[in-house]
Amino acid sequence: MTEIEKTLENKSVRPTAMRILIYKYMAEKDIAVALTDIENAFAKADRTTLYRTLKTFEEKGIVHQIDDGTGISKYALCEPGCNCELDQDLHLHFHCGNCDETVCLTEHKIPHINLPEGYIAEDANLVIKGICEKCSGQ
Amino acid sequence: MTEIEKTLENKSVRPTAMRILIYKYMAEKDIAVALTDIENAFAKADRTTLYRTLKTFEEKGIVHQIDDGTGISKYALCEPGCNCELDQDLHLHFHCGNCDETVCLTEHKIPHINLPEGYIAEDANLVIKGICEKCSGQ
DNA sequence: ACAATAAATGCACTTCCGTTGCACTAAGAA
DNA sequence: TTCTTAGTGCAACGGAAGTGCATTTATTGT
Repeated sequence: MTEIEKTLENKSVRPTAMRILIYKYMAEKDIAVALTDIENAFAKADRTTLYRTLKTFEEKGIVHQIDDGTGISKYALCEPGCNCELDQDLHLHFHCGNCDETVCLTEHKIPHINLPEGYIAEDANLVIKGICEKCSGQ
Repeated sequence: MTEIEKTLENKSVRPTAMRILIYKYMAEKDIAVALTDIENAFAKADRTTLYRTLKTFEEKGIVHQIDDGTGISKYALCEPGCNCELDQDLHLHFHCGNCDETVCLTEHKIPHINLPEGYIAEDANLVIKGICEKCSGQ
């Protein structure tokens, strides 16, 4: 039994062939992936399957969904200590306007914001847009 | 000539009847509005016209577009000193999960974030999700 | 091993929002 | 008035998310 299979089982997700492949695909990339990306990578599989796999992964805390402002939902694997389902790991995301890639900056947490009277914060999303490391180095 | 007409002309937007109505509608609301909201408010007008009006307003710095994470673009009038087109007025937005309304918190600016080496920030978007003033008071 | 049951996958279709092309109309300039 | 430009309306497209249902694959109990 591989590491990936163990990881999936730990999160009570049955490690089917498709799921292992998708997990592997995401693990190899260091950037957030969209459903379309996975679709292109696995042309043989049906979009619904990939869609529902991501949803399952999300529910079980294997990946977290990222809204980077492009209008396209992206997903990234949760880090070992990622508590995104508890809204306790509010790391920020960086979207590069050049290569259109989105990365998690897991080391950078969203600073605490003082809200006006009456407002109750439950979640936060911070996306920085600009030029990423790879593109600025060109 | 009304205040609104003056405002529009100052931003070099011809104050047509439709545009004045839309501006008035947005001014009366203290929350960000979606195209659909305007559509419902002006059932007689065509969606394209409303859409293009918002786009014109946005280009000319009359409104700014807001991505509140719902997947639906919203728009709010720019405040007198709002320099959103210059990315110098990075105020944050609050989205209420109860009433689904989004407000600009113009007094609250996005704090400066130190990015890793190589990353160049050009813009930022911070959305706090939770319960708004109106809904928490219930 | 077998049937019974549940989960996963694939196909077709729908909905929603944003967007564009083109024709028509109204408004400002010569 | 005529010319020109800007604004409006109609129709249609396209991408992405999401749903219902049939089929296949895997797991459980006997």
